[in-house]
Amino acid sequence: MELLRSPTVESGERFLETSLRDDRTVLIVGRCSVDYRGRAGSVLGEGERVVIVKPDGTLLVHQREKREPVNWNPPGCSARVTRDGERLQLVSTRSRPEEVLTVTFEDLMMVASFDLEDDEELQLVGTEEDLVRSVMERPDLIEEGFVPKEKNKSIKTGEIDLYGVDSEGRSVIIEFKRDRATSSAVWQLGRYLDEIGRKLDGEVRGIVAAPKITSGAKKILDDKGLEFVRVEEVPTRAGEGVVYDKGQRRIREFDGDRKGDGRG
Amino acid sequence: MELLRSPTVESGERFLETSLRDDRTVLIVGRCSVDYRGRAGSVLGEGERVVIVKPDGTLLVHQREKREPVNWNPPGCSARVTRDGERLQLVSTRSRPEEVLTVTFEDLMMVASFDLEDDEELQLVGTEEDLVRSVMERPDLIEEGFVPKEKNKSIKTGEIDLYGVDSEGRSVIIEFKRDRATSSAVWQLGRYLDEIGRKLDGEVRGIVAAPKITSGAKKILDDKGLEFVRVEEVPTRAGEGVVYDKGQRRIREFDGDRKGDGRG
DNA sequence: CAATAGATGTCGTTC
DNA sequence: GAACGACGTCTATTG
Repeated sequence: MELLRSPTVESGERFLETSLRDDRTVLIVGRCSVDYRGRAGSVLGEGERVVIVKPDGTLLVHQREKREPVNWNPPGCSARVTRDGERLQLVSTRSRPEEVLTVTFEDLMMVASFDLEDDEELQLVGTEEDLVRSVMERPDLIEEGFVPKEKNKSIKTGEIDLYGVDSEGRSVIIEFKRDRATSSAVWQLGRYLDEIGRKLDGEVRGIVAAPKITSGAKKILDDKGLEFVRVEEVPTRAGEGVVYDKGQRRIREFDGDRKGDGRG
Repeated sequence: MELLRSPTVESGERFLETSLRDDRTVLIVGRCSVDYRGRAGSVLGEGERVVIVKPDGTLLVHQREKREPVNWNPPGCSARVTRDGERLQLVSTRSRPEEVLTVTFEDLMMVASFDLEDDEELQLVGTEEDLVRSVMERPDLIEEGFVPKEKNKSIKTGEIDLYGVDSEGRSVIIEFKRDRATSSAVWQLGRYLDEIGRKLDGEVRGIVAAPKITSGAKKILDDKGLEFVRVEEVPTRAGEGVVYDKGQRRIREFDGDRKGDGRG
């Protein structure tokens, strides 16, 4: 870790040049204004903020509120340090699309840089994919006699979450939502039915499977003669969850009783 | 600014307790693991990361890559410091939905806290709203003789971006997209037409207005007998843009030639 | 609260 | 690179 408290413009500039050249993760806290021009454009007047520059080119400007950065540049960008008279500037650019983000510092409270060692990847459970998987393993969660046939079935215009057959041999198309299903889920389902319906003879059923559904979505669903099946939220608690890697091999049971997680 | 380099668990704990109590913005860099349980669930093994806690309750855990935090809790949450034996823990909770985020530190490289003064708000130009506004001012951007009638027209289930009348007296519903229009834009438009079409006698035209449209969206649009009108991207460059506040009063011309923005 | 839709969305995946 | 869809989306706005 390298760190300077309230550096001068000169020392701050040297510090940042070195840090950026060496692809370190940089934290800057200071009074700055921000200018952005690209897909959209913005200006932000002077104020004290936290700026992060990551070795992958990401640049984040955080105000004292909100989860979202007020300005940013995504991975793949390149940042450099310049001077604007007596002020230090951080300029981050990318092409395709052409975007320029400029942070002009009036004052630096702190600059710091780190070589972060981190080989771990997030293991997440409770996604829509998990929901589909749980239905594959227990098809009766949809209805008695339902037989899943194909997951992520590719069609012309999109992918069907789950395709299967019901107890009477009718084709069933299921659109899953991990949380409340909105009207866009119904539209998606309808689109898939349009396309499949033309290919297949006979009746094709369409089902939205989710823990809940919005009132508007339910209405459209009814109008179209489609169905809603409530499925439990994907378990994320002690002992109930399962973690998979991206290749969808099961990694391990999700350990819900991790030692000392501070709750209670 | 308060700052500790490589503090002990004890001093780190005291520091963070004080900082959180006083609603300061906190930066922590250290080796940690992360546990999340709520709408979904996740685990993240040990690694060195940057953690930010904001006075509004936001908590962010950033790895060395990506724009997105690997784990987070949104504004409105409350964070507290605890101890797990010899390890420092940050526990952030919220209710509705119930969510708990736990960061367990194996090692602290740096803790710092700041009282960030910032009264400025972002002034952004180039949004969909700007696009609608530009068409209101120059209706011929849609077509000769088009007369805008109502912006953000509320209907039962949603809002029409722009409602107007064409040179032959037909009603026109326009859905705008600030960049490439996708099939969901077409679906939105179709939904509005369904509802308006029932109320109004006579023909109703539906238009998607955007700088571009995806191939799939164009196909659906054609099938439905709807139209695409190319509108220029909202200007975000020198002298062309205009900035509005949330009340949509014009604040000032967007100053494209800000002094010394470091480019070139 | 629920519902709706935009976003400089970001991110992954497939073609 | 274009298209498509999920996201612990977040965020603002409206009833």
